[in-house]
Amino acid sequence: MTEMSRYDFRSIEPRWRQVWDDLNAFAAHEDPKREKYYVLEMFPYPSGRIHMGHVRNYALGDVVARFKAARGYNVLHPMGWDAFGLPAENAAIENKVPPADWTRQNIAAMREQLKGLGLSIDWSREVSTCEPDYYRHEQKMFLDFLKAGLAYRREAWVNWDPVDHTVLANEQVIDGKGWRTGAPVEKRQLSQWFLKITHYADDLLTALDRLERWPDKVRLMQRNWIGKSSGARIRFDIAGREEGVEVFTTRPDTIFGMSFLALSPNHPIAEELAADNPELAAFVAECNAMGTSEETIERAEKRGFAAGLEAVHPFTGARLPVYVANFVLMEYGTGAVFGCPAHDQRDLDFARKYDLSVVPVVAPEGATASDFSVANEAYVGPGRLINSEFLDGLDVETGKQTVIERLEADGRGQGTTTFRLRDWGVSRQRYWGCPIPVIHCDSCGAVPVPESDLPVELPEDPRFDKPGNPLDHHPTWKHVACPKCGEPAERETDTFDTFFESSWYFARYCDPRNEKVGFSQDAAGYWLPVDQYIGGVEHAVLHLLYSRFFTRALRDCGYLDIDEPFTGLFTQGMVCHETFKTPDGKWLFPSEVTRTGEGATRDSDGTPVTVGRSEKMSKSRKNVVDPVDIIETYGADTARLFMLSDSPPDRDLEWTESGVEGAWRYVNRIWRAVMDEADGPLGVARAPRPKTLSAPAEALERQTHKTIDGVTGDLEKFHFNRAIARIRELSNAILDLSGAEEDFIWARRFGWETVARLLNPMTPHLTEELWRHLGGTEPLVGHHWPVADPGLLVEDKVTVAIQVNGKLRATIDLPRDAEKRVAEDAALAEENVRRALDGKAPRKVIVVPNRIVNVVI
RNA sequence: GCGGGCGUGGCGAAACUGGUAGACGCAAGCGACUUAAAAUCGCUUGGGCUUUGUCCCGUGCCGGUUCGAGUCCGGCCGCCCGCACCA
Repeated sequence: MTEMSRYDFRSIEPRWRQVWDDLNAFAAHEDPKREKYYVLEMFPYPSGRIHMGHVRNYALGDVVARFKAARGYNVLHPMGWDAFGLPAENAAIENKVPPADWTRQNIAAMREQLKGLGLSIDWSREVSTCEPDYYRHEQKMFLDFLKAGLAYRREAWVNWDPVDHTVLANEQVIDGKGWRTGAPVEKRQLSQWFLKITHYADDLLTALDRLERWPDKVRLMQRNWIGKSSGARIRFDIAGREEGVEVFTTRPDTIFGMSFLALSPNHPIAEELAADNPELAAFVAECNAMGTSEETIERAEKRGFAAGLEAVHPFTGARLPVYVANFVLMEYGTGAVFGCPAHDQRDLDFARKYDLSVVPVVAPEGATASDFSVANEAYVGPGRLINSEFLDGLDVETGKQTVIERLEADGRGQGTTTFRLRDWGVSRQRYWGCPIPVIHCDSCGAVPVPESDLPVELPEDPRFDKPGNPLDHHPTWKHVACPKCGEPAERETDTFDTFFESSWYFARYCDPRNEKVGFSQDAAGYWLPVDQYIGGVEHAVLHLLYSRFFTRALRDCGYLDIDEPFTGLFTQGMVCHETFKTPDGKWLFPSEVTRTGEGATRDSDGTPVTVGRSEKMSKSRKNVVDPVDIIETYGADTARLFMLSDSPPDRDLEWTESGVEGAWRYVNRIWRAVMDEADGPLGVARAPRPKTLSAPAEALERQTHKTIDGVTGDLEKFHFNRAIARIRELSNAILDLSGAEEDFIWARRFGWETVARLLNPMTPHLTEELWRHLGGTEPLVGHHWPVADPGLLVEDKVTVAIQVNGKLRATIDLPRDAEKRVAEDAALAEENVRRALDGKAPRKVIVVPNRIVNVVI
């Protein structure tokens, strides 16, 4: 093939991007007369290079954006940068580049790479969260949250890396050690800022039911995360002490099975006792040193320390031992539990270890108080209460109610609801984040920075040569006068969690250049909420929950009048690739390896390579393919087409070289088909449809209309792979209709025009060029979506399957909507049916119009 | 442990509310073109058969409902994901 006959993406793709730019084709404008559609993909962290996950994410979003625009919506499709975060500080330490410079360079590089994909993005709305013109507004929001009582400061436990002098997130603690330093992580109490997400816990939970266009999976994950559970708070007296202990339980009905009371090592009473009991203090310290990683928790056995106190049972008056136990969390409930070993596995393990009594108080169906006992497996199922005085004979639910009523009457407790969800700690001891706009004064306390002094900007000359927070040891930055009393004071040196920026960026896009406020009511009122949000499931809980919370908080502070930020959510699958290893276990990049049928060899020396299973592309396994290389080899449209072709977007996608080549072949096949005729019959000015079409031409016309109908439905439902399969089917049909007859030419032309328009959201450059060669005078980007003629969607003949006892025996063509009799007679006349009947009458004949006739013998 | 999802050719997958299983593509094979290769085009491709028949078997396994089950129900097996000492 000559170069001329290939789709020359190197010149065609940039040319069309220029045309779209010149037309300002993707600039969004508020227009109350038009229906808006806000498409948003999760914005990227500017690492410096795009990866395949980005390509998939933005290709998916671009299909939606271009499709909706073609259908006449006023589309907003913006892009920006989630630009704060730890990697910039790491780069600063390693390469001595200031985080701001590193980040801005990365943004510039990634912007160019993204632009190379030909996305229909309104770049005039680009935002970067690390710039003061962005974060000044969130500082203002924080001050408003403070005023509204939605932000507060308290002491909280954190993972502390003693070498780096920094707080670590849970995922940065590996095996109880800091991920970077390897030093054992300590639990420490630090004063930190919190946002009161728990204020909305119930609303965040119940509103999930209304998010109908969210995946059930994500809603369920959020539901579990919020973790509402109802039960009771019970106050226990402690013998010989003024102060009692309050306990939370979901099983108040099991109160008569209680054999001990357990306190968290961080419970105030435990700490008080530890103060003059060195052994207990050592035990508490040990629990705190244990770290918070999941693995350590899982391995830790249940251990307790007898506190030397006795709790008084609220109904029997029995004295029960009090332990400090390592499995009781201070952060949940009240930090204290009553132990009922027979009906809770942890309590049972604990009771067996410390030889405490195990009294069953719930007997399953069919068992009685005398014959039911618990060995080493706690019974947590339903049943009747036993050994429980006034509860005996009740079922579990009634028992709970009865106990709660009695507790309330006695003033010893009450029914209550507890959430697993905790307030959002937003303080981070880092430089590269948004400064928290607060000043600490010895006499006035924590004083908000006056609004007129916003933004509080980061110093531009941080030093990373010492461990700890550069803001804290910056020579001048933190030293300011107290806004209240004017005495010397210090700035808050913590910065916000980077989830803070991503919790409202979707609103900033509505009005990105507004200097006075984060966004105007008008702009937000028009564009919000986001109609379709697209991103990875890894953000199913945190980012999405924080954004839902932020939207409510902003609403209550008068910024917005919506409750939910995202009405539609789509979570895409990951991009995977085979993994390659040398015999001695070193990972290899796919680009270093050649596949040879069964196995693979290393390019450098021809040695064999072990081919591993396909896994999510990751740098550590080196199973990555650089999108930039793919775009340079095949062009953006081929990369996009492959991304969308084979796998449904919500499933994982296996990246294969041969798959990309398949997409490339298809691009060239339709390119050649159109170009071969573009100078001749297809390129002439649009010829009208001939009055009558021969059967093959009419069949193609019908198929074209059916394809329009099918693809439109598929794109609405995110079935992009099926949409492409349909378009390929149509392409194959057009290629099969060769011939110079006038009606054939018309049908082909109509077919290719339709292919160009339907495929435009997936491969925008190619289809623009095809459209132009087919005589289109206006770019496709401004065109309307094709509409199928309903009259041509139904065939007048249908193929009906003929079954005998449910097995296919023949297919026959019948007129559409033929009478049941006609279908039945035709079926019975079939040779295979007659043979099966062998002269006998059928027992039954089932006719499903236009589908099947089943003859039952 | 708790919760959720998924099992269809050699591979990625289609199959609307129960109605012709395997569309579309990848890989493979054969053929055409070519000095040759690449590219392109055409054909074949779930398994089985001493019966090439619109024959038998076939959607993880076993059973059920139905005229009819990939699809619905019950029970297993396997894989994946989320949460996890949450009282």
